[in-house]
Amino acid sequence: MKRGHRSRIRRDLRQEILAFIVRWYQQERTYPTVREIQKGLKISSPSVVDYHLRRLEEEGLIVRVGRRSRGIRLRRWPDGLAPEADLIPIPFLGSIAAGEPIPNPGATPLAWIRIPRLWLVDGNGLFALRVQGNSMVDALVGDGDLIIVKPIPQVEEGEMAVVWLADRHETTLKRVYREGDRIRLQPAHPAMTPLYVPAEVVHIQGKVVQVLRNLNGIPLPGGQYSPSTGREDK
Amino acid sequence: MKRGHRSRIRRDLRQEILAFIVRWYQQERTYPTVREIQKGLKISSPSVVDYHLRRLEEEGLIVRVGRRSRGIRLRRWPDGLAPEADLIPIPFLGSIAAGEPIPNPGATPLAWIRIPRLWLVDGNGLFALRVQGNSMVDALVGDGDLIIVKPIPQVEEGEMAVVWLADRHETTLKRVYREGDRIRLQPAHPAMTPLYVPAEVVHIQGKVVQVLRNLNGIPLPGGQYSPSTGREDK
DNA sequence: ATCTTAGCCGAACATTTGTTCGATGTCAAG
DNA sequence: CTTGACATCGAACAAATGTTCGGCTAAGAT
Repeated sequence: MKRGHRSRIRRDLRQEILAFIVRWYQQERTYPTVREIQKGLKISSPSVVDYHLRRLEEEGLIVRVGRRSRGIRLRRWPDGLAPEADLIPIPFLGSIAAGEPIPNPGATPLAWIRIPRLWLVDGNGLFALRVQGNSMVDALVGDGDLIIVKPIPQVEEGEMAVVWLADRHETTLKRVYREGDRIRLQPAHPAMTPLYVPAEVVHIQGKVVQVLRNLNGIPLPGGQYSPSTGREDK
Repeated sequence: MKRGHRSRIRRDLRQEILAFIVRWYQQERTYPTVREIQKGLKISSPSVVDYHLRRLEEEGLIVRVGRRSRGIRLRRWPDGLAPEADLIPIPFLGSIAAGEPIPNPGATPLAWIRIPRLWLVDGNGLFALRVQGNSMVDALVGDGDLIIVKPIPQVEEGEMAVVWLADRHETTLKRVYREGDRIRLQPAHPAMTPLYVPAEVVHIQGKVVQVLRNLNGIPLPGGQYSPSTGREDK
């Protein structure tokens, strides 16, 4: 490029540099160096890139990380492309079906499902369960749905909760109502009757905070590799 | 650490290095240098780190990228933590409600929602819509749900589709049945009657492939920054 | 007791990467 | 026509980063 070319394309080179950084990051999952940008955009000298990076920094579009290698950080990313805080691994503990206990949230998960962080108000301690059965269809939760459960000891009246019944040794998904010293576990299904149990056998394990359904089949949990087993991530 | 310390902790240092790289990447969204690993694990010399990295490479657990800075790549990542191919940006085009057209999928989206790539069989051309109304509750799709739509020109008999009615200038979400030269658009709601329309006014815009519901409120679409508008990512 | 090997270490070197500098050219403003 | 600002450029330098080297120690094998 000719020296000192002053026209509106000068601003385009800065846009090209920003776009290059985004493309590089999407492909390599790391930041480029000044010389990688230079070569990628066919610029003769790294000092040209450095010049424009300093202008971009003055414009508040990037941040430089001292003299560190690959130390260029974008302050703004195009939608859906930012590297930060993207997915939270939630342990998938299995299916919830009447008569079967689910493991404690601290148990070794069967798999992990990765939820975008932006979808979660509070990502701590969540776990995932597959719903078996149709007892909650009137709450728009169906057989095969994946539910994300927030472990809490109590729910609001009428909230949908994962409940452990100590006397029956079973877990169930129901709406919870207190009636005197009994608990009414209410299905959301026209043909099913509620279950009345003494309050002391009811252990709330958590409430449903999210429902995920893939109409083409069961949503794939994340890859199943864990460091202790050494199996490969897919 | 004492020189030549030979015991089972030698293998643990390699595991520590791998774990450090994962932690560093989760936090910084870039790979660490040899000296950053050295300092982070309180090792006296970068050559110790280099020694173990060479062992890890021989074991097939990492790959080195020539003599490049930050050139250590893990071949396996713990579940849910791999940097690659995580989120697909899907354009959020607005709400689907009777009487209101939705924009063409190519239109400028109102926002973007980021879906884990693993959840999508085919990520091409998908778009997201917010459901308004309860006409499809018996298909377990309710008011406020976010649906992911795959643009296709035809659906199977009885599939749930986003349909544009040219004569009424409205979009609707219904199950689609062919009856002679008419189309029956069937709500999934006990109190609603189907709509019969001439086949030629029916334009299938896509079918629902995923339903996402956040019981705490409306799922947040991804950040709203786009390069052309310059607004800040949140 | 001796030898071998793994692991650690500090120092130094090689290469990569970030940055500076002086020179040059172009264009708009005065 | 002159001046100043902007952009480019090659060369060189400074700092960061990857890698090598020789040495030391401890533990296992012989």
